[in-house]
Amino acid sequence: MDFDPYKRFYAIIRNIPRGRVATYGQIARLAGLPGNARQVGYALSTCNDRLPWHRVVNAKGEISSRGTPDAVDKQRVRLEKEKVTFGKAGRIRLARFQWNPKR
DNA sequence: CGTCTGACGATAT
DNA sequence: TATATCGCCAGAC
Repeated sequence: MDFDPYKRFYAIIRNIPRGRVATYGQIARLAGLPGNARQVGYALSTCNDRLPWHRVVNAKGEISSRGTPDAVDKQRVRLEKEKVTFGKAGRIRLARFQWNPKR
């Protein structure tokens, strides 16, 4: 089994602290797979109710839609509950809320 | 093996 | 900041 990239993604996502968000590209990079940002989102869509998927957003600090706007709204509410504020355009200020894995 | 699709990213304008 | 275009990789057909 070696290294299952997907599993690696999940582990990283689980490490995202409360009140912080991470981008798909960032996760892919941390997993050692730069450029696989799409795969990260793909892995999440597979079915992972156990991970804080709501803390994963795209590089613009926006919640990526997956054809179910309802879930997007839910994610937003959940993030706001963790003190993550959204801008007027519905975007998060990554400069302030992006998770810094280094610590 | 070629083609299309997708919870993305970076760059150019 | 918004839109357009290209690049990226894996999976489905």
